[in-house]
Formats: sequence, structure tokens, C-alpha cells
Amino acid sequence: MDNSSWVDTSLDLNINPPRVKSDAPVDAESFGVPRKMKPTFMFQTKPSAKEETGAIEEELNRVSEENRKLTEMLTVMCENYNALRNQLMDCMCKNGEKELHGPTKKRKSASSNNNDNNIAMNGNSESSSTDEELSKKPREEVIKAKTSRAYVRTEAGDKSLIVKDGYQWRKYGQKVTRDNPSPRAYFKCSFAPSCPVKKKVQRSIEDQSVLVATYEGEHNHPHPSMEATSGSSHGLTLGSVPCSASLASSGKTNIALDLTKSKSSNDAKSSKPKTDAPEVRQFLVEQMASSLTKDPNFTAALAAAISGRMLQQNDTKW
DNA sequence: CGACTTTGACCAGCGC
DNA sequence: GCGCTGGTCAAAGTCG
Ligand SMILES: [Zn+2]
Repeated sequence: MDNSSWVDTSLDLNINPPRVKSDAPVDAESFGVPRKMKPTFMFQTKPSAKEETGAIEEELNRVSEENRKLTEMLTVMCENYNALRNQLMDCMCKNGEKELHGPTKKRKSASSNNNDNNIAMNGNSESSSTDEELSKKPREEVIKAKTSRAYVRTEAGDKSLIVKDGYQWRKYGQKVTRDNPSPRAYFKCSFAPSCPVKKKVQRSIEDQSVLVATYEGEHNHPHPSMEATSGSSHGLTLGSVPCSASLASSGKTNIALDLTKSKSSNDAKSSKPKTDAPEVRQFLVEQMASSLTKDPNFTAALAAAISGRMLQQNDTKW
């Protein structure tokens, strides 16, 4: 299969924001206030509230159109993602059935990761699930044990093996493994034992700022903090698709959507998982962010729409 | 006081 | 059997 067939998320909306006034980015008080409340135009030509409202309406229309386009693109992206994921799972299932290893347990499988593909995002990442045999104890039922691997880039400084992925985890162990000087942390889902998901988090050998989280199993419950906020979105419903966006509001609002592809070949150890971060994409992202941050209405709507998902991510320090 | 983290002990697979 | 290693348990500690 060709792993390089990932979705090109370059957004070519040709919505060039008109008259970009470089105001200070969105701060708290500019949410409800129309941003041209300056007394200057009151003196010159007395621009007749009709014109003003006309301009505002025009801008509102533009913003609405932009919102609509974004929504459509988001929907398409989610659909594509689901389709791809299904295809991938089919593929993996077939492969897994074909080469179903008979013996009980291979322990050295951690270093020889076979054909699993990984999607690494900046700040938060989820990878597609792969099939790997997991027969822990002979008496334990191995109905479906899907393991997935996620590369999460963190700051190199902090040594906490915490991956904020939206779920709540309880740490139950930590070991120093042989082939990696950094310890490995073991987590269980807080909904255990009703939810059997476990995850292991360990720093990458090559890049200490990359956390490698290995998930085992699937959650049988929604995100713990999915509340009614997701319902009040203005047509922006993300569904249950693991979209990722980190919204750090420390004085200014930035929306960072960094989709980077980690590795494409089955040669696992050769390339770092976080290498290619295309500047073009980043520029697009920044442009989107800047255009979004200049529209308080849109920002408020977006914040209301995605706050349900952001709740899991920005409560610590992202 | 409950939930979570820490950490040493314990257990099971594997190679010799 | 023995030692090594990865994974888990559980008592004690910590935190809100
Ligand atoms: Zn769970």
C-alpha cells in the first residue's frame, strides 16, 4: 500500500481578508464589541450609520461564507478521513489474517515495529490503529486488541510523560526499559475496568522531545468531557473524528493545526517521526489563523464550537 | 476523603 | 533452574 497518499489539507479558499487592520489580536473585550468603535469617523464625513451597518453586514456575509466553506471542507475532510481509516483497517485486517503468528508472545516486538503507520501532529496526535497480536495471558480473551501508536511532540524540557489526548488516564506503573534510557510509563483508562484501554508512554530514543504513546484497545465510551457545548456550534460539528487543534489563548488566540506525516516506509528506525513540517502549510495555517483572529464573531463562534474538544487539551498548558 | 501518583515487589515469558 | 526483562499489582504518599 502506498502510505504517501495522505490527504492534502492545503486550504485554497480564496478568501482574502479585506482591509486587514492590524489591530491587536482578539482580547477578551473585543468579543462583543464591533471593532470600529473608534470616535475618529464620527468627525469626518459623518459616515451615516447606514454605511457602517452596510459594511458590517457585508463583512458578516463574508464571514458567514467563510464559515460555511470551512464547515464544508471540514465535513469533507472528516468523511475522507473515515473512508481512509476504514480502508486501512480493512487492509490491516487482511494482512493480520494472512500472517497470523502462531506462537504465544513475542517480546522483542517493540523494537521491530512492522507495518504500522503513524500520524504525528504537533501538540496532539492520534494514529490509525493497527492490528497486532496481543495475547497477554492464555486465559484472557483476545477479542479485539488494537494497538496504535502516536508520536506526540512535547517540549524537551519537561520530563513528565503526560500525553493529553482527551481521555483520562491513571498511571499504574513505570519501568526503565533496556533499550531506552528514559523510563516508560504505563497508563490505564480511568474508566477501567469497564474500559480496558491501556497505553504506554515513552520518550523516543532519537528525539527526547517526542513522546511515543502506544495505545492498546479501544475506548468504549465517549470523551469524558463531551458536554452540551458541542451542540451549540454554528454548523460546525466535528463528530467523533479525532481532529486536532491546539488553541493557546495567552494574550492572543492562535489556532495551530499542524498535520505532519511521520514516516512512510516500513524501515522504522531510519527517519525521525517529526521531520517534515512544510513551511507552506504552516504559512497557510498562520494566514488562516490571522484571518480568523480578526473576526471576533467568528472567533467566538469557533470557540463555542470547538470548546468541547479544547476542554481536554488546553486545561494544562497547551 | 476520594482519586491519583509513586515505587518497590511480584509475576510471567524467554534465552541460556 | 536461573537470570534478565517487560508488565502489573498494591501499599504508601500526595493532592485538591
Ligand atoms: Zn476509556
